[in-house]
Amino acid sequence: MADKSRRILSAAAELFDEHGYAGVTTQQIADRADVAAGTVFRYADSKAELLLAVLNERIAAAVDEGARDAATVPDPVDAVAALLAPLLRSAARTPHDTAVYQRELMFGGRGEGGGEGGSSVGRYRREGLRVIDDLEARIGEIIAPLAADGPARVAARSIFAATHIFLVQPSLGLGHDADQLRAQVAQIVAGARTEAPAHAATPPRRHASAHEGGTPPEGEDHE
Amino acid sequence: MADKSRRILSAAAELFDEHGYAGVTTQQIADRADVAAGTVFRYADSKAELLLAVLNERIAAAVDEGARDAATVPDPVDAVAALLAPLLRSAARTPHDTAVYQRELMFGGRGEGGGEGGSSVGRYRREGLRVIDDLEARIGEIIAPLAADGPARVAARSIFAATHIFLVQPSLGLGHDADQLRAQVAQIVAGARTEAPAHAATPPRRHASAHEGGTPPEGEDHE
DNA sequence: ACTCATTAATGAGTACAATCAGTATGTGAG
DNA sequence: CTCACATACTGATTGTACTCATTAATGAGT
Repeated sequence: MADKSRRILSAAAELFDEHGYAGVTTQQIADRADVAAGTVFRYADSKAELLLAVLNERIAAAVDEGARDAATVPDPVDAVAALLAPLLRSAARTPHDTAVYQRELMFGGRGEGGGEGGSSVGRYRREGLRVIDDLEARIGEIIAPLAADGPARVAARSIFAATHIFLVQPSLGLGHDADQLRAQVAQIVAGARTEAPAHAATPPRRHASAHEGGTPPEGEDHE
Repeated sequence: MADKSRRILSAAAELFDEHGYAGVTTQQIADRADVAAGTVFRYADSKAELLLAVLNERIAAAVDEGARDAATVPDPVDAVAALLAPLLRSAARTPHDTAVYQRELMFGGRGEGGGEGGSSVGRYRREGLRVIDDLEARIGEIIAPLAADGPARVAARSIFAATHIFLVQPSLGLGHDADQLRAQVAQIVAGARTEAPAHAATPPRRHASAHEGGTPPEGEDHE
């Protein structure tokens, strides 16, 4: 029954909003969804996957909204800021669970200890990774006019890294400092500008530390 | 007994090396250290704290070694690479536990869920945070000649963020791609260079998106 | 309608980090 | 030596995410 899935997911969403991820037991979720304890795990591989499922939707929506806003902003740094703004707003609403989301998204909760093998990425984690991949791609597109595709993609990755750390701050006891993130974005964009610019003014200055090898032909770093 | 602490810590170190963090139970650690199960938790607040304690030492040593190497390298990007090299080498040896280390360091495993209360940062987590703070500061120092202190520090933060994501890759199923990290470092350094340079050639170009302003309204973290 | 196979659901059971009431061990005073 | 107290240690117990053998539901073929 697809209805059962809906019940479980919205029970989880409600309870996480009410008490926070750590303050909710899977038993409570099962009770509110009116299913047995074990049934929850037929629809999600773990408690963490439930959080991923719930927040994936919100974050995907936030990214979409941000992308719409960003399209109207000419300055690239401002555009990236506009892209991220809804995401940061959503994160500010539930800082801690957002940090947990980032944790589970990037690390995967489950084992894979000493033994090798089954890097089983749960369904909702995969979905979440797609969302942030999408975010990164959009950042890359914004920067693209300033630099070749390669550098733009590299910069996008750095910007995502900075954003990730930003979102994680609450679990460090620190508050959010959006200005710092913006400064990082501005700097990284400026850096991308200096490399293989597409239309920019700065000429490609030969650099002692220029990485050797053929130009990274494709960032095709698929798994 | 300080000796008991040593026994517990080295039992943990051995077992983590043998079976990986997830493949070890606190009971096993207690057994090998020849103490009761509960005693382990008198010396570390959690299993995660044990990993932090064990890897803090290695990582601090790697950072020290890297700092020594970096001092002899003139080019700043190369210097940052040299600084990070031992750390990356150490991470390559135990990729997964390093990822777990990063997770526990940045997120803290422990609760702080729905309820409020003691954002209790364990002793070894605090220690680890000091280590990475130190790393970030060293990165900042390397960049310092190229930019004012502020921008250098901002860039250092971005570089750490990129490194953090890099170290986390294994838990995503992806392999390490050191070249990508280096490209990010080069770009971020280039970006720092464009901002308020101290001795560099590039003149301090006034930037449309320059942003200082007062302290931000501080996202009130509460859940 | 009746079988039978496949899939879904159940809830008691398991594993394991972490806790805590109880016990041992050490320390100083009389 | 004995008592009173403090501190270290213990291991049975607890809370909870997750599993699994069992039972129920579903539906295709006859």
